[in-house]
Amino acid sequence: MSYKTTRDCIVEAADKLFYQRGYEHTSFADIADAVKISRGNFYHHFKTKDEILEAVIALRIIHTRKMLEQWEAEGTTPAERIRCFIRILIANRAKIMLYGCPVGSLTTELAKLDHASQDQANKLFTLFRTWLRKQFNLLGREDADALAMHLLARSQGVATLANAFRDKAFIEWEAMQMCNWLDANTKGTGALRTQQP
Amino acid sequence: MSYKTTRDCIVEAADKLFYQRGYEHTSFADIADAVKISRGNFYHHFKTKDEILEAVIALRIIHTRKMLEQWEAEGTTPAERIRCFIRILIANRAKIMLYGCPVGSLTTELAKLDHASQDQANKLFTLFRTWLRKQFNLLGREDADALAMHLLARSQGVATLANAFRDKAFIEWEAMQMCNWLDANTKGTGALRTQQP
DNA sequence: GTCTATATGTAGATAGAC
DNA sequence: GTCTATCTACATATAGAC
Repeated sequence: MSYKTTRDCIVEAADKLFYQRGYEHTSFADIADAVKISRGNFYHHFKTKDEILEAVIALRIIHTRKMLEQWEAEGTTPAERIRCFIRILIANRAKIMLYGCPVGSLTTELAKLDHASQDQANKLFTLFRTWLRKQFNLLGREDADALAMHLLARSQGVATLANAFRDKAFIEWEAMQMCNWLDANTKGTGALRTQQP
Repeated sequence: MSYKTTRDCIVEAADKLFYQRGYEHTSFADIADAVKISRGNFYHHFKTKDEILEAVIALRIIHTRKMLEQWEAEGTTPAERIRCFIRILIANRAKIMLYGCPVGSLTTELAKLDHASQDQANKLFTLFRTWLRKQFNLLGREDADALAMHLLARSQGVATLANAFRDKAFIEWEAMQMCNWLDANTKGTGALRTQQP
């Protein structure tokens, strides 16, 4: 049971295509072909393209929440949990090289379109930001939000450059440096603890 | 003398609009309106939209080269020159918050479109990378290319997040941290010199 | 070189049969 | 719920007058 509905199939296909080709560059025909339904049938499930985008973002939010909960359960220490975040760069390196970061590339595109769903898409960033801040707080850092933003920014930059240069070794190297930075900011002595990001 | 030709006006207007709205989201009508010429006149100067993109990238390459030459002349030390690079985040913060980084957002978009001009656009990144590597080399760093890529990535990440969150203070804070990182990697003792990015 | 008018394709969206 | 047929709007691109 729990068969996927046509609507679910549409959202999943749109999710994938929006990531690979971008929101605007993906047409209804592209999604319809992927799901193997007619274009007309589409409008039984979604009245506008914006509605599909909303559904895709909602799905991504659900997936992200689940992933963060899983990291919460897996990691025995806050530092170990933060390393889960860093490791997604490695785990997803093949896709990142081809399509960049799904969150960063979507928010960048929607900002240029001045799209109504910008704020919703930014929630994806906020989910990571809040989760990372929580971990740094548990580590006793009062600058937890700045550290969370710093780590988010570094992962975004790595994704952007890895995508442009198609450089796998660069992702791996930078992920290692992020782990080193994390160690210096969590396990160090007083001198190291005050080290700036 | 040296009046701007219509062609120059088209390229300048396209440059601005591609940055603000993205390449695909900018129509010929948009550019024609900005230049105040008819759509038909367009095709006297450019046969296809791709040709306009090529011209825009070529223009950006020229501007970037000039900027790097200027930094080369202004900065008395390699570290001071690298700080010129970091400072563009501050100088352009208003535009970055609205539209992100012109280089990063273009390469990201072209990657998704799988556009023929991807490689040309990536040259913009390479210009900065090569220039930064040269400065780190002058500082005696054997990992000059890794440091150049690291700094590029950080500035890209800052632009992406500042754009999403419209956060001016974040840009300023991260730029300061990048300067601190630079100091630690250039002026330090042996121990600090070996500090990882 | 610049214009108007138009060709051609494709996007998002609708109507109505089954 | 799914289909085919169709509409409207707008995109790139062309033709030809001035």
